[in-house]
Amino acid sequence: MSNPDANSVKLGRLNRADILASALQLLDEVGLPDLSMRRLAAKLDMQPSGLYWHFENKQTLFARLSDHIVDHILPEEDSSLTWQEQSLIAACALRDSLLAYRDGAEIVSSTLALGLGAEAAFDRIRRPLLQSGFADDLVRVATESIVFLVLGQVWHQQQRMAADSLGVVAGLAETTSSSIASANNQDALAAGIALILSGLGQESLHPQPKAERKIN
Amino acid sequence: MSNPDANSVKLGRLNRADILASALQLLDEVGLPDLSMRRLAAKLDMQPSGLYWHFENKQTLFARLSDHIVDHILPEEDSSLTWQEQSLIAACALRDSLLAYRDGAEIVSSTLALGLGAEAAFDRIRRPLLQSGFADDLVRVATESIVFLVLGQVWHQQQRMAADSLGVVAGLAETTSSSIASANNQDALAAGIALILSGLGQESLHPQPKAERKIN
DNA sequence: ACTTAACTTGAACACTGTTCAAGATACTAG
DNA sequence: CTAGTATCTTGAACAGTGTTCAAGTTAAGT
Repeated sequence: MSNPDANSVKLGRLNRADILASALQLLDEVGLPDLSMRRLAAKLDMQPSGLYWHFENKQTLFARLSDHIVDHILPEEDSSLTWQEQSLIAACALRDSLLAYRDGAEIVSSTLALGLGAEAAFDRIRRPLLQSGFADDLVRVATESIVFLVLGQVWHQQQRMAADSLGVVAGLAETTSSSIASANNQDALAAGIALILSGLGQESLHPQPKAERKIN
Repeated sequence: MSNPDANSVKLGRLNRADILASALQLLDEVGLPDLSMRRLAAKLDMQPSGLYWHFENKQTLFARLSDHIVDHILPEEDSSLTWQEQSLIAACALRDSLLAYRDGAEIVSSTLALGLGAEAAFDRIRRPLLQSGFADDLVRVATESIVFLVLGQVWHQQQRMAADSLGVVAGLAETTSSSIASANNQDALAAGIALILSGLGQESLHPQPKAERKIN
């Protein structure tokens, strides 16, 4: 190897950013289940305990990883689009961010559940809905639905990728059941989000707090 | 303890069902991250390696757990309801099944991604949509969206429960951000599913040979 | 040159899933 | 009633995990 920085980096002292960069790289190389503190330390030519000076524990390290993943893609707003299009674009950007790193959905969801960052992505989806005058409760329901749909779908997709790469995928012949999260995931997810937004569009715009509109 | 079966069961030989029952019980007691083969074996008064006679590995044991969770609640069909209501009821039944056990969403999603069981729950949601004459692709999108929304939401909710019970939940004051998956999860999830179904209802349903639109 | 803060080290603790040869039990046939 | 066989169970071991801690090393500031 002419370049010693290929698989191991040693630049004297390390800082948080270096560790996070190596962690993101290692994540794509080995996947979340094999991303251990020992492996990460080995990649950085240091002792595992050294990581605990920079990060309190593995979960907070992952929280910072999650921030990097979500903040990676932030599309510019385009006010010439409809609120459906704006929200859909934001949701697809979130999906792309999750897909940009291996097991991104699991990392982000864990961080989200622990109450740390990753809420910036929500605002991008929520704002167009709020600005077009839907009631707050309705906007909350729609935004959460979109986010959880994205998380759930990408989570499934990435779990499946992990299973595929790791060996046997049971029931390859069962294309019927494995059509769930099949080739055209992108279109399917976008279509699902469009369904939610279409359903939201059928709701009344009046900011009445108790606009009880049941199922058809 | 007057009852020796309280925390440990020893009835001579064990069979798969006994192990699964104890595993489900232990799952509710300690949660998925602490559900180890050693703990399960200890609960059953046996050696960890004994479990590997009954199950190939931990993942296949979890797959059988997943089957038990999903098959637990199967609501009877009521053809007097609209297709929206039937599908919504099936989706809520799936949600209840996932919530009935600790970390149920994670177990079921893993099993689903690996291509094993848990597809019976899909049919209950899909069938009303198919029977009311929507195109196959549309039905697939809507069904997947509902299932992934349920999985994503319950996954988040249960992760949050785990974080709560395990110690510090960061940002308790941030009720704005923690309102995601807040007190009324049930209503919010049902409302989200209703949005999807409402959006589906706006789609055309013509191009089907058996497009008999009997129920409105 | 000396002090203080920033880092690193190596060893250890209590775990984890999984494997394997060897032993114990139960059932079934001769 | 004994022998054989399929069904289980055992205990030890392997390689790996997150995390802690006292002890060292290095860099920067006065």
